Amino acid sequence: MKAKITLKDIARELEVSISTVSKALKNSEEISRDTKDKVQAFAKLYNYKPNNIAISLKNKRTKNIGVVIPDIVHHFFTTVIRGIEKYANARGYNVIVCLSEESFDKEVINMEMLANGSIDGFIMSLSSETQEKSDYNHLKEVTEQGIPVVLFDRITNEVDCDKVIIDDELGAYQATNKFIDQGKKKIALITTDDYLSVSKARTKGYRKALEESNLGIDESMILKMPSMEMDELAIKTFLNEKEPDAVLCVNEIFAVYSMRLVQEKGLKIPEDIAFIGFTDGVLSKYANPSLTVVAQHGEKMGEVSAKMLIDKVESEAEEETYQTKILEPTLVIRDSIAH
Amino acid sequence: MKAKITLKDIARELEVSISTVSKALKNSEEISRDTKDKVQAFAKLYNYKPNNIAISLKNKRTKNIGVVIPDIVHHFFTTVIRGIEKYANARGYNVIVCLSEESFDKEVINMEMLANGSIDGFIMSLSSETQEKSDYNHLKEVTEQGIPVVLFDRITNEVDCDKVIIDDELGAYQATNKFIDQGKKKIALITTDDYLSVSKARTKGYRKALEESNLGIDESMILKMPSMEMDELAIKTFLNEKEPDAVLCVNEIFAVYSMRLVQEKGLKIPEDIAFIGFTDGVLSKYANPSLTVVAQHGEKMGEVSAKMLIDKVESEAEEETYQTKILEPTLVIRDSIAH
DNA sequence: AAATATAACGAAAACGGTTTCGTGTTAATA
DNA sequence: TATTAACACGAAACCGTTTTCGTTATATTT
Repeated sequence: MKAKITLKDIARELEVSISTVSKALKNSEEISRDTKDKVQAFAKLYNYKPNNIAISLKNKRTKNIGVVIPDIVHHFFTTVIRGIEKYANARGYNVIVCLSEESFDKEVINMEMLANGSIDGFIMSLSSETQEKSDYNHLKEVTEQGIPVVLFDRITNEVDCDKVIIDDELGAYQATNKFIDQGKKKIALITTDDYLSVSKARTKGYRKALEESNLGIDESMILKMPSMEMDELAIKTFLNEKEPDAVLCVNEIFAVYSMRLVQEKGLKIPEDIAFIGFTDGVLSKYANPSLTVVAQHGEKMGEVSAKMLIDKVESEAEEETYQTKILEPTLVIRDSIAH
Repeated sequence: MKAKITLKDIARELEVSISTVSKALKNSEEISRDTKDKVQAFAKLYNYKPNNIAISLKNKRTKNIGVVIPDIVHHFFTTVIRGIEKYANARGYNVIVCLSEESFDKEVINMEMLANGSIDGFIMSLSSETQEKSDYNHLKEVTEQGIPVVLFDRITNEVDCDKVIIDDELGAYQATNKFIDQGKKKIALITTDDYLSVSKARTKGYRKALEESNLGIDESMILKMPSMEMDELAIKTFLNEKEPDAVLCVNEIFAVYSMRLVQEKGLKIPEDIAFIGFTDGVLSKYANPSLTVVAQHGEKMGEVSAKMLIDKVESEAEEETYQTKILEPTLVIRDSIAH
């Protein structure tokens, strides 16, 4: 086991000072050609690489970014991470991933762990518990300390920071209009509770489309799941009783599960009943029939978030100006609707 | 913006030395009750938290673990990360995630980035390119430097380190036997190229089961995808020509896609043709019919890997003894086979 | 020859902690 | 009263860098 070599080691071996070694490796003009050659050759031979931690301490820059998300076993978040990771890596940053598991406390603990020097900034999506409690003090504290934060997808307006979202309202609006255009009359919505910022926006878009049409809104055509989990019985009862001819679901799982239920009843998709979901994951692609979805472009979202964060981290100026980027969703047409 | 407070700040304000503050905060016996109270109260008031980087530099311990995986948009890897993250977090460690994207070069670069002090150890799964090239020098260099490595799932025997795998051979063996027990005669295998350690093991288990039965092996019943990507046409042709009555697939996607193909032909699952896949992801659960799979217990694998790594990191002893943990797969029975 | 410029390098501080060792003061002991 | 022990604290080294500011030769200028 050969331990890592340090500047001090090189200095000792070559009988020069540590400062000389440091400068020589940086090709400083101060150092003679001879010495530089000697030092650089030695460093290469022993595969010298500066210690990241020491550099971090010196520069007060870690080149790490902290990503705090509710869950990782969700296609959408996964794609966002991938976008973040790719972009960040290209700019020399590493990504530390922390999971809040939809828990407020874990979110707080994770942020505190990372906020003490481990990272240069945060990219995060709020846990449902945090959104439910509307307690954002942990975020405010961090921003007050001058640590940049980018919020994506599940955001709040109570914190001053950069934000990236997709236009969920528009996505739902377009999806609902698609149904309307295709002559659907009984358009249902299966969603989660409103405290989730995204569900709220999607519900709004759904309502808007219906209000603008001559169909009007039937409140009983909206099914709200109390938790993030799927209540299979609730969906079954709902579909049986309301007999919609089109269903908009706020995620893939609700949609795919619902499709199976109605197929078991002998209904034809999309003739008898059409479906549109949110999130363009594997499920939508490989479902039978394949599911039309409002694609959220998670990877793009990750890239944009990472760019915003790193730009802020690296900007000298202490601008207190924040922006919110709104990405356009796109409807990915598949076989669960007519086309 | 209130900047973080340091020991030095506290020392200045309270007119004591930095050492005294440090000791007081650690409740050292050396320091008087009075001083400790004073310091601790002040620290709490100003929300003092020690700087992680400084501590890392001093201790030569970062409390970070590096996870290098081929891809994150794969259910299996995602669950592994979750297992790692949960376990590591509980022991006070953070997880830095790097994606090799199945590229040898990226794997090398990522490891080099992290190996210079950023992490205490690696947990990784090899990229397909690395397995194809059989070049493991980057791993050997790291282990020679005394940085612990745990390899999971996609491993190699050429590197001395701890390893965690599931018994892929056993999983395939059991799945194939399940088909045999149910009277299936023409059992096909859809897999990827053999350089992937897991595909190889699964193929072996498949062969073993068939050899032990009186069915024997028909090489033409094995379809090997050249890349990781799915060649839809190849599958279609294969299924049409060989007309198997049971298909074992090395992942979910191959299986779900195949199921759709045969359903379009009017075949009944599982009566006419049965399916078993690998990886217990969303796809299997929500496919129609739901897919029987060999569950790989990714989360468990992550936990075990993290435990092995952290135990090694924290053990003083420089034991050069490595173990390979083999996790048992389980067959999750769903509607794609008779039951 | 004296003054000055330049080249090449080293000492030391700094980043923010931890820890060892020393030291001055007071109290207990001989 | 002199010696010792206990107590409470500070100085300084250390982790591995970077960087400023000397400092010493040597070379150039007047």
